[in-house]
Amino acid sequence: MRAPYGLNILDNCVTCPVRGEHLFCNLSLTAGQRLNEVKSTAVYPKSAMLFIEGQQPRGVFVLCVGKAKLSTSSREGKTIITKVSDSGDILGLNAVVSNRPYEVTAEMMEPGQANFIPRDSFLHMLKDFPEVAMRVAQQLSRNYYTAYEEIRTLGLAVSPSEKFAKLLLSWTSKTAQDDGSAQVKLTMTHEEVAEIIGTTRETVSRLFSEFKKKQLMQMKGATLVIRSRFALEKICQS
Amino acid sequence: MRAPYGLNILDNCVTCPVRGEHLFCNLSLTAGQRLNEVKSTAVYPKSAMLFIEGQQPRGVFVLCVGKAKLSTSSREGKTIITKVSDSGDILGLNAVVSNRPYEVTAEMMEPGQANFIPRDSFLHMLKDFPEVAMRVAQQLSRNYYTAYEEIRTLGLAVSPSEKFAKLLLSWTSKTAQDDGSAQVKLTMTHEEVAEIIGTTRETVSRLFSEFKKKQLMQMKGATLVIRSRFALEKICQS
DNA sequence: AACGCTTGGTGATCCAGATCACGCACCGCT
DNA sequence: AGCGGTGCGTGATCTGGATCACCAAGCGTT
Repeated sequence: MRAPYGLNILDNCVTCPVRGEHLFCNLSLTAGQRLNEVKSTAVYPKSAMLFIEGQQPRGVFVLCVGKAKLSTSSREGKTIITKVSDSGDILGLNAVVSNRPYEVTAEMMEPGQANFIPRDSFLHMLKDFPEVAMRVAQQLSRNYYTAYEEIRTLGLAVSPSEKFAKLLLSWTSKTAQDDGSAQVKLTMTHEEVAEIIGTTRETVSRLFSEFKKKQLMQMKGATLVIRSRFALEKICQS
Repeated sequence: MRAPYGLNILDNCVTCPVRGEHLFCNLSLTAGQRLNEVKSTAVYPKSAMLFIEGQQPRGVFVLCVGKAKLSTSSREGKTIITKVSDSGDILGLNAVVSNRPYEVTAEMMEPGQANFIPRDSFLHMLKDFPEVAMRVAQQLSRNYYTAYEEIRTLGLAVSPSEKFAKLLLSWTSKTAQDDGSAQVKLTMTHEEVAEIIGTTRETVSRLFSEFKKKQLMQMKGATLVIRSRFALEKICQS
């Protein structure tokens, strides 16, 4: 099964901007071949669920095109978004390696495409190719760092303003200019932003107003413009 | 260098209650020998710091005797305790594997003893022994799950009462009786409890009073007695 | 045009928990 | 005994953000 656009894991590696850093880039020839044998590619519409929190792990997904949000919910329906993944990210790795249920729900935020590697094939690869096991260990420890950063944010940064400022900074870290300005397309609703920083939609609305009034940011259509990242950094002192 | 009590990693494995589950238990003979060559053992007094948040990773520590608290602080001095480790736990693993600074501070809560494996030796072991790399990957993914649980608690469980109830349950999960009762020695100050559940000392004091009044728990000297875990579970609905 | 639906803005109210400010008990010390 | 240090209990006060309750704007559908 071959997806449109002619993309697959290896092709993607050649073209992707962070080439070489990804889990499956620059593998030995035999490992690469093996990978191509066991993977399958599929396209997903917006709002498609790659997997759902609590399900037994079927395998890992390598996101090729599109963004996906990872979220957890409590029984009462409160939801937090723990990460927004985009192309190149590996989803479901922890669940597969430790053979526990998926700890998050992965939902496409826009139409996209992902490679799937079934659990058993993946675990066999780990055994057969030490290089893969090593990469996986490193990827897991990166995931851990991300999770830890999240803990710091949730546990230490008290006010919604701080968390909001942090979020804006993380969004604009890639497009930042030397003078501290930056801009980024806003693709989320206020509701989703609220689920990321752990507050309510109303508060997010007010934060947008407040930050605009304080000249920390402005909107040009759907594009968010930051005047000075420095000012934002002063707000989040954790 | 040989520590008192005649304990080392391998000895410990033979006697420790969760034998076989630990990172370095039941390794092949050669891997075990290698481990014994590169490790060194040291004793630590109460309040000793094994390593401090932000330091470059020197190596991993395997806690043999005593408890250690892992914590992170913000610049303003707010501190959260993310985990209380006890014997058998591996500390500093993530930092060493990913070669990033230690993400937490590890401080002994009581006098104890730990084995140390220098960074380079450890990474060589990972390369030379696929079995070790596999174990490490699994350990990392367990760490990740723990971190994720923490995120859920911080992000979803709103009230201090909920978090406090969760904490009590986690403390007593090992000594729980069939009828739901349990007891555990309380070794922390209210201040430390506050740093775990992310609130203030005063609130923790009031929670203790409140839970006692509601017959959820009682103190017998330094021992905490739970009447019914079931009642606590009803409180934390996340 | 009229509708349903999602998303965003904003005022009014309320309350849990942070903060401040004590006093008290306990323990090791000289 | 007297003293300082640490940990605990509790009242009084204050406030940030959740909650509730609307309304308005945009947009696809019929």
